[in-house]
Amino acid sequence: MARRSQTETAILGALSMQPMTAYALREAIRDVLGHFWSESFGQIYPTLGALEQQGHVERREGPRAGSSTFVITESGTTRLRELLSEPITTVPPRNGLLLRLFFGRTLGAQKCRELLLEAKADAGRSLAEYDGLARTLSVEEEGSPDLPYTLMTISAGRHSAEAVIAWADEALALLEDTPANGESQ
Amino acid sequence: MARRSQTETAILGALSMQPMTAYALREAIRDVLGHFWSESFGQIYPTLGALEQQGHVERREGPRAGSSTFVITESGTTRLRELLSEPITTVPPRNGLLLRLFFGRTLGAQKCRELLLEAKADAGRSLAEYDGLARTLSVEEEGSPDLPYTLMTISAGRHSAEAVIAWADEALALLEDTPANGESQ
DNA sequence: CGTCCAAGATATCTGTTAGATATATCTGGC
DNA sequence: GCCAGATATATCTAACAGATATCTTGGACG
Repeated sequence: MARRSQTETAILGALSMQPMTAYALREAIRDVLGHFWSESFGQIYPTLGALEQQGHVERREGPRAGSSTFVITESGTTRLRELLSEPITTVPPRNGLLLRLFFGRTLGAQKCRELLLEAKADAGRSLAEYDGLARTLSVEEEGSPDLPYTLMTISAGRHSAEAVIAWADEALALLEDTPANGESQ
Repeated sequence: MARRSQTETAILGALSMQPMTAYALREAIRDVLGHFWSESFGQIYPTLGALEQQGHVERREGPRAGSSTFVITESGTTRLRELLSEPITTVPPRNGLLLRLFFGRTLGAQKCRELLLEAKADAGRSLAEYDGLARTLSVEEEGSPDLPYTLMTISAGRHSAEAVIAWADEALALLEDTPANGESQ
C-alpha cells in the first residue's frame, strides 16, 4: 500500500496535467519532478494497469501502433485528491557519501577531501540549475495558479544545495584541523 | 553489484568497529548510522551469508543458543577499503512532501500550510537532536581519530535540518501571497 | 522448583521496486 | 526504398523493506 500508493499519486498527478503514454509519463516524471521524485518503467506499467482496472484512468489509442495514451477520469481526479491527503511515506535513508565519510579513518583523509569537493561541485551545479529554472518559470508561467507550488519545490532544491555547500566547507575545514592521519594505504 | 555492495559496505564497516550478532548489527546501524543509512533484516542475513562465503567475515559462537557473532577478517578489512573507494550509488529521490506540494493546487493551500508547518517542526526536533549528539560525542570521544568523521556526518544532518526550516518559512510566506485559492474541497 | 509469560533475539518470507534488458517502431541519411 | 540509430514499449530479475514466524531467556508467581 504505502509505497505503491505514492506511485499512484505521482502518475495520477502527472496525468492530471495532460494525457500521456507510459513512456511520456516516465519522461515527464523525470524531467519535471526529477529533483524530488522518480519512477521506473517497472512501476509505471503495472500501476497504470491497476489504475485502469479501478477506472481511474482510461486507455486510448496511442501515437503509434500498439501504444496507448492514458487519460485521467473523474474518479481518478477524486482519487488523486485522496492520495495527496494521505500521510507521507518516507523512504529509508541511504546516503552513500555520509556512509563513506563515517568510515573516513579507514578510507583516508585525502579521499574524503575529494569526495567533499565533488559533492560541493555537484551542489553548485544544481544550484545554478535551480536558479535558471526558477527564473525561466517565473516569466513563462507568470500568473499560473500552479506557479507558487512549482517555485516552492524548486526552492527546496536550492536550499538543500546551499546546505550541502555550507556543510562541505565546514567539513573540509574540520579535516584540515586533523591532518594527523598518515593513513595506512 | 551496485546496490548490494553498499549493504556490504555498511555491514563490514559496522563489524570493523566491533564483532556483533546480526541483531546487534541492525541495532548499531539504526542507532549509529540511522541519520543517513538503514538496513533491514531481509538484507543483513543474506549479505552476512555472502560475506562469510567470501571469507570476509567469520561466524563465531553467539551469546545464546543458535546465534552467531560475526567477526571481520583480514580480507574483510581490505574489502571494506575497496568498497569505500567505489563510486557512490545514489538512491532515486522520493520526497513525498514535495510531491504533495507540487500538486498543491489540487491538494489545497490550507493542507499545504499544515504540511509545511509539520515539516518545519520535524526539522526543529532533528536539529535539537543533532546538537545534543554533537555535544555529547565531542566530550565522550574527545581525541578519538574517528571523532572528526562522526561530527562531519552529524553536521550534515544539522545543515540539512536548518535548510528545511529556512525553506519552510520561505514557502509559507509564498503561500500567504497567494491566498486566492478558495479551492474546491 | 517448576511452569508460564513477556520481552528479547533470530531468521525467513512476501510483495514492492529499480534498473537492465528484450522487443518493436519510427526517422533520416544515403 | 533500405539500413542504422534513435525512440518507444513492455517484461524480467534480483535487491530490498517490512512483516511475520519461531525460538530463547529471564523472571513472576504459584
